[in-house]
Amino acid sequence: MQQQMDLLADLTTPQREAVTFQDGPMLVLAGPGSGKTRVITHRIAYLISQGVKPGNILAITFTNKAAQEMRQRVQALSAPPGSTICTFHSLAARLLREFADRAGLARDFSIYDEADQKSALRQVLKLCEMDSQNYPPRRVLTHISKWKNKFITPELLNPDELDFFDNRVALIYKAYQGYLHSNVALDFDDLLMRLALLLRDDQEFRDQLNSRYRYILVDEYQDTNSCQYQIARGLALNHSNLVVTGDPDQSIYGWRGADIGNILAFEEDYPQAYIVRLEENFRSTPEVLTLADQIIKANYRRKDKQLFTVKSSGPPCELVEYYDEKEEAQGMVRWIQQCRHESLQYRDLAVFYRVNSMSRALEEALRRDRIPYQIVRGIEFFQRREIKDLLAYLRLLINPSDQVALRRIINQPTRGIGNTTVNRLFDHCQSTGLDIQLVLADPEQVATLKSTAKSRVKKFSELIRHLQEQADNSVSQIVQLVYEKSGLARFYDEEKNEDAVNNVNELCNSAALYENESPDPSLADYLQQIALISDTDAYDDQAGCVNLMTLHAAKGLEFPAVLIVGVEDGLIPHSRRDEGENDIEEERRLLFVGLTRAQEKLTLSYARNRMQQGSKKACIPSRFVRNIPSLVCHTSEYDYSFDDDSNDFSNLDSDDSSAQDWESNPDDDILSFNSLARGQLIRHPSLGVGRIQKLSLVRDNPKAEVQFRSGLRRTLYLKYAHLEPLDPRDD
DNA sequence: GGTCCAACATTTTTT
DNA sequence: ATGTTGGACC
Repeated sequence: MQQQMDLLADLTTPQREAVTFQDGPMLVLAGPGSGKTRVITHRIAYLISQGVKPGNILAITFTNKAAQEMRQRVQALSAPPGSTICTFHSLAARLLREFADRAGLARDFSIYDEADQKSALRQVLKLCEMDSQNYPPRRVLTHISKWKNKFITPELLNPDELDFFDNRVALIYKAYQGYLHSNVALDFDDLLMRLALLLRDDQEFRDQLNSRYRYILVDEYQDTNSCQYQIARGLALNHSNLVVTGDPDQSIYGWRGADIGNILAFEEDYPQAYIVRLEENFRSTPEVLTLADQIIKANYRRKDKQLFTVKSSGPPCELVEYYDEKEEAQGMVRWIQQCRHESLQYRDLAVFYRVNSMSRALEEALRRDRIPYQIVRGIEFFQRREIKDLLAYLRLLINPSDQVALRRIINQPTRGIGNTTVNRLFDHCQSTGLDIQLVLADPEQVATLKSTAKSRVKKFSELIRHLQEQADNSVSQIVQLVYEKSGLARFYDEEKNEDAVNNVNELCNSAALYENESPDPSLADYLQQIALISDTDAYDDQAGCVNLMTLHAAKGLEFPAVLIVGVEDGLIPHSRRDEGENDIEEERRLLFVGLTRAQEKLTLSYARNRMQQGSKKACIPSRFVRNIPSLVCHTSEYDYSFDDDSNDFSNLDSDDSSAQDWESNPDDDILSFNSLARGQLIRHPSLGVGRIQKLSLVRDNPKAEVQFRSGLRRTLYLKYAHLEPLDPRDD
């Protein structure tokens, strides 16, 4: 009883309603910073205190990080353990493994990430005799993914309703599924789709799960796709004890099939649903909230809500203009230093950007000033060549049919088994119907192979068999053994590839860590966990450093001070998404998510010029932040033209040389230079009239940055561009 | 069969 | 600007 009092002690009325709501469907509309996680964790603890068995509770989150945090917070409420708190994908992987026979799967299926999918698709295209020029793997995979996310299996596609290209992709889709099946592999989308299918078609399975999970909570419901929607529905079909929480304004995954309609239509799906609105914000200052509200209210597809905060006033939100991305990065450094003067710690600070590639310029500036930072980009490590190779060996031990893994490592390190040999091996499998492992073990039967190739293949097969015999060892021991016996260790050693060696060591550490933390460690489970790691999982709130991440990765986090860089048209909204109004609204929500991460201080910035794919582009501030009354806008007060690394000529006297001198001595750098100074009005033969913003030397070549009347801004080398100085009086 | 170089795509976001 | 892929050459 005492415990129950504590559980409800400092909750607001709507929070308490959500926590104590007993049976049936409920929708919790939770604005940013409204204590949503708190409600979920307290609800789990509350249900248990009411006699619900922990094992009957299932909470589904979107990221492993969120699941982990939720688990810790439930534990902190001294609730007994045993409830299931995981992501959709890990739930699916777990259940499909547990009920593999019902699902028509082998227990030890591989999970294919994007790279694996791509490699699989390339093979499929070859089998279908289609070329990757007309059917770019990436594009095809996106297409297939969209179908899968909509819960559309290949059989469901009607050729008559598809255009030519879609019909071809549908064929590839079918072949790709067949290929994955023969590889005993599922991709990310398959995990969800297969679970959704099983729930739909296998009543016994569904009933069993319905009684196992009696209370279901789905977080971030606004980001669910059709499969996830069907899973949630199917899991609660018999009891309808389904609580979903989310915020339509934070739906940012439409591009990967999430349907904001799922949350908007929850009340229609469950007419008896109880609805709770959490509108009180405990995170941000009124300044931050006002700005976020002014921006998001331009959206049409939303549920209007009245956000309010109890927090006291803070500094105004600012929008700062910079010349280019480099200066924006320097501006970031000064922003960080200023925050520190305001007695904030590094770990209190976060910098968000729209695309990963923008982190480069920021990183350089941070390194130069020795500011500690972490980039929230978790999968990067697991995509490194050496890590993927080692993992492919491990995968092959668990799932010998995994052709993608086999192709990856059969000649890594090089053992004289080239592409031709591999293709001949698989051709032989195809024509005889034999399993690849059998053929590898007995290459003599492959008539097309030369004897050298045969003996090499045989040797490789023996290596794999030898490694398979080590399966009794602990996970970390297996990792170590495979690393050494595969020849990778010697290979990197001889190559003096220190990075690779260090990274492999780190993988060994991760395996050891897994071993210690997992209640029931196994290699298969370890591989599954790794396969489902995401970027956002990398955020370490204990690290004492500035946090850099994409706007997407920022969801669910909060920081005392937030800087969002690159708030420009073309980035937010991104240029690839400014067709449909739905896309624009999602981009606006993405900015909204970023804004509402800030607790105290919120700064936005944009650059007038940005280097993209090797060329410089002129930029304008994002349409989302134009004419926003509560946003204080200013150009960076710092005059950059005086502290560039390159030489600066802006202080040279421009009066002792005339236009005639420039024209008569076009080859004389100094003289011609003197006629052109910063602020000088000029005419370019084709670009028209403009003003020089900055002069500098690049490897002894004088360079001018010119702002033209047309709005165009260009960097011009005086050597090539004939700039004619104009008298201001002609202006 | 392996290695090296050139052309090509690629960068929007991610489980 | 960078990483990947495919082709030419060894």
